[in-house]
Amino acid sequence: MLEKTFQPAEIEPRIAAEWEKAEAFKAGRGAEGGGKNAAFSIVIPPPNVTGSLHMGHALNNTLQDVLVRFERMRGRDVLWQPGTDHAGIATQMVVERKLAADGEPSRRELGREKFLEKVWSWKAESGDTIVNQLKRLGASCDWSRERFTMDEGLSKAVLKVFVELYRSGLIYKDKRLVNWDPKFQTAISDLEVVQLEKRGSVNWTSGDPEKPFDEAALAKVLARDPNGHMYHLRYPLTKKAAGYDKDYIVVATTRPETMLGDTGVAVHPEDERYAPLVKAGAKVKLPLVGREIPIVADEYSDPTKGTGAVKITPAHDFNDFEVGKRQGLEQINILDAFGRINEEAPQDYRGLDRFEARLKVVAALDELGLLEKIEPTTQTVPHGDRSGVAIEPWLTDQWYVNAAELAKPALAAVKDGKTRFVPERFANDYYRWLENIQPWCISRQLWWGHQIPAWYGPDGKVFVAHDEADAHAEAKLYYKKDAPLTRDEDVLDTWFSSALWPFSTLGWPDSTPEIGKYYPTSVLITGFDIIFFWVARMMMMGLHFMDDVPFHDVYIHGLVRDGAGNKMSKTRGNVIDPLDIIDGIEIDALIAKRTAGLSKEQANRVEKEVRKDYPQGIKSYGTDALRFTMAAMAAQGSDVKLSIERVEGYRNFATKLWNASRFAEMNECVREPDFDPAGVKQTINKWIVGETQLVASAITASLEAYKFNEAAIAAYEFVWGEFCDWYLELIKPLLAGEDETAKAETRTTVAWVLDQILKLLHPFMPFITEELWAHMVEHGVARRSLLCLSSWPQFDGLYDKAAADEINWIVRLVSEIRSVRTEMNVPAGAKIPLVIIGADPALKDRAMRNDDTIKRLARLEDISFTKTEPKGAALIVSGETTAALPLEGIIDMAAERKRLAKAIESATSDLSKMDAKLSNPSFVERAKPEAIAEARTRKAELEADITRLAAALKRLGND
RNA sequence: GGGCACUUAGCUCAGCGGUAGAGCACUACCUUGACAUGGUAGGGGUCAGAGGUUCGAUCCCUCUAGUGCCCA
Repeated sequence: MLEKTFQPAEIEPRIAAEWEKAEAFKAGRGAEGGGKNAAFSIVIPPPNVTGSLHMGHALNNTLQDVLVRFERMRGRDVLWQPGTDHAGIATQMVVERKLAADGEPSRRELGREKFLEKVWSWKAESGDTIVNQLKRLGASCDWSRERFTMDEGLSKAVLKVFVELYRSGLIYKDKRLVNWDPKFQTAISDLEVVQLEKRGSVNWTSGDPEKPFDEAALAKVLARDPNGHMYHLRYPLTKKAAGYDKDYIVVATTRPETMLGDTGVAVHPEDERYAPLVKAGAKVKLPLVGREIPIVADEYSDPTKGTGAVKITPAHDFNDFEVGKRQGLEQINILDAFGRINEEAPQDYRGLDRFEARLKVVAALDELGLLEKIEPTTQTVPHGDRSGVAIEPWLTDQWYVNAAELAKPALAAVKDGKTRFVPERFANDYYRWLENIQPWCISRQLWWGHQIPAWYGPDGKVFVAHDEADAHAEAKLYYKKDAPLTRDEDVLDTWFSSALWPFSTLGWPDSTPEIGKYYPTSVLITGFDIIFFWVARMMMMGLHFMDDVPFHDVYIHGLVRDGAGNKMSKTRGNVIDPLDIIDGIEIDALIAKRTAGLSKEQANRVEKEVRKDYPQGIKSYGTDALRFTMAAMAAQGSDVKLSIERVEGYRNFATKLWNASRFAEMNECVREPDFDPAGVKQTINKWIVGETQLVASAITASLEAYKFNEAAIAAYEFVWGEFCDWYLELIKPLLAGEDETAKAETRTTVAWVLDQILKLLHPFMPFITEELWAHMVEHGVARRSLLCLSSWPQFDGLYDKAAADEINWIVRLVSEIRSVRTEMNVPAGAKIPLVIIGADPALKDRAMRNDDTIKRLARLEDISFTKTEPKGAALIVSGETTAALPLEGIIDMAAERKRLAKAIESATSDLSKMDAKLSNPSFVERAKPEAIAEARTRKAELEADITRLAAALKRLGND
């Protein structure tokens, strides 16, 4: 016998172990039973190997698992391909930090080879954290096929792709400005840069003797945030120009230290203020540096902004770089890899951090009387998304992918409908990005990653090859003799290998049966934040190397936010760990977790909020409740605002299902292998098998359309609102009755419906359903198969209109009686008589057939029939049925009068709406015939109701 | 500045050209032999505002206000 409440913590590990033992999720398992076995495949968005499960993963993987379990049960040949990515920067950072914490030698002290050994051993130790967490979520991936982007096979794919793209000219090396991260000393791609808005507070103008420049004050502000100010600098002309009255030109900049690398000043060609300077070929003498630099006319400078003159630093600004190229200006790099001023700058500044130099340059210019003004400005400053520091545009040699070329087929594939975005609007973001795509910088100055397969000869000649031997062979051909080669130190962007994921995980470049079977994959499920990072790049690589799209559909889901709609963030302290919902967590542990690594003030604030929101900590709700919540709230295109209350509601749903099963078990409801739902005789059983058919097809249709919430809610309403609330209640008299045939049929029907329910809920709540599936045999023959490998419900011909009409009649009548009882303040326990008025033989039959049921559910003493309404009775109008509760002496006449009046009022109001509609000639002429018929029916119903109610009210009034 | 969404019950959200829905919260009653993590009944909404299309608009269109996201 089942326990009274279910304990997720007790069943989940056991069920997970059973699945694993049975190898239930191996590719193709669901297809074994026969059927047409069309393949269904999904590749998991590989989580970072450094990662741990967060709510985004919980949502993302729940949705994938719902589809995968659904299709597996439908008998398709399913592969859910799991794995992790190596996360270059993140992993290197984690391991370096660990070395430091353990007092071990640093990365540089160890050297490349030793360090990489450390990373691999870290990976062996901690790399499967996230994988184990995904298993706890119930993710039914084929774990035997788990891949890692640094695996041998995937590395082979990376090599081949790099070499081939290089040979076809789609990968090349170039000296350009890159986004340089001074913290990690590596280049990063445009996508890894986040723009942060900054605004300073210093407002100062020169020339006021009362307010001299205050270096200490500025230092203080800049120490808080070095950005957010516009500095106006005077650059002295080398000589006066005719028609220009000053001997200097003012430029404005937000990064004054870059002036050390200025090689020009640009003004707009149409700007009359500066026309004389341009005409005279004027130059300025760069302060602090002493270099003479030209004033050039270039459309880049905007006459309406600032002074209309801009300093040009081609080696440190993307726009200036272009201007410099157009105007033939020198590129002078004044920064080193750490963002410090290098030896190109005057002695005084060398070795200073860029922001220290900023202050010093400003102070020195003031000293020279060349600082005109500092004002606050709203500035968007690029930051490294991993490091959090301001990035510097820096001139270096890097490897690039010609993304614009690869983007063409990727764009066409979506435009032609070969790949479809769901919801569709995300295709627009995809188009916009690909249409304006820049070269993709793929080299990273890291050690952890796929080392670039490029070797350099003594003269710097590049040889790109699959391995060192090939490179040597090529070099020999080129130099006509053996030559020493050195390999490129850099590694590839992690996303480069992720872009190959849909085919590299299937064994490419080898040809494997899996590639033929599972590529293209059926659907990719991911968040909108990586459409560019990942989806677009997989499209490019897939189309180029496989000559086909990597997936037919791309389902984009929203973000998981907290209950109030805020983004979950560490500093906000509102992060909910999915495992804490599954396992529960004590308040103190929760606080410790949420305040870890925060400043004192932040920690105090967070602690207060956590104590307010979760005074008792978080209870354990189990995986199924979490998953069901995710699915039920994942409406297409909208974010999931996760509140514990909602999870609790769905945990209660799981308990409800558990107890319904318990009821079935107690009543010895045992499945019959030969049971034919189309053959049931009892009306109530006919009704429930019909409803089962309806809900099964509704859920199927919703899942096919990626409407996870609709599917989940349909299942919920059927199980709770129909099966538990009505069916199980309606059959109780049968189960307790004497009719053994009816009883046996009903028991079998219960078992059958419950089986269907377990199947329909399985994709959403895999653990509890699998547990109950195994358990529901206490009185019968043991199951031979797992629920996850059973067949998905699909029925036809089970819906019986007459049965539905009859049961709906009972439901309405019982509800109406209950409602009147409450309003008449009839004690809940009291049994009262019911009188059905003016029943025709058919109605009388119907009532007699369901006599026990109605009496039980409505707590009636007996049911009788009369032609006219008894005196002192409360009237019930339910469809065409009129009935009365003769409660003389019990009912409150005033209350009954009020109730009737209210009912009449409501019906009259509805009736007048119908009348207005039907008396409108345009409506009758133009509306759809169904709409007209419906309105007429409704009108007739309302009129009948009002007549009966009014008569009842009149009779009461006479008493 | 450009683009895309959103605004429906106290809260969080579904929905839809023809009778406004759910969960939670709220009120009253009920420990009846599946379930108090429950049952029964109930209260609560000019569907952001203004126009337009339509026989009919919460739904389609336009504008306004507010909010969010992406890009520059």
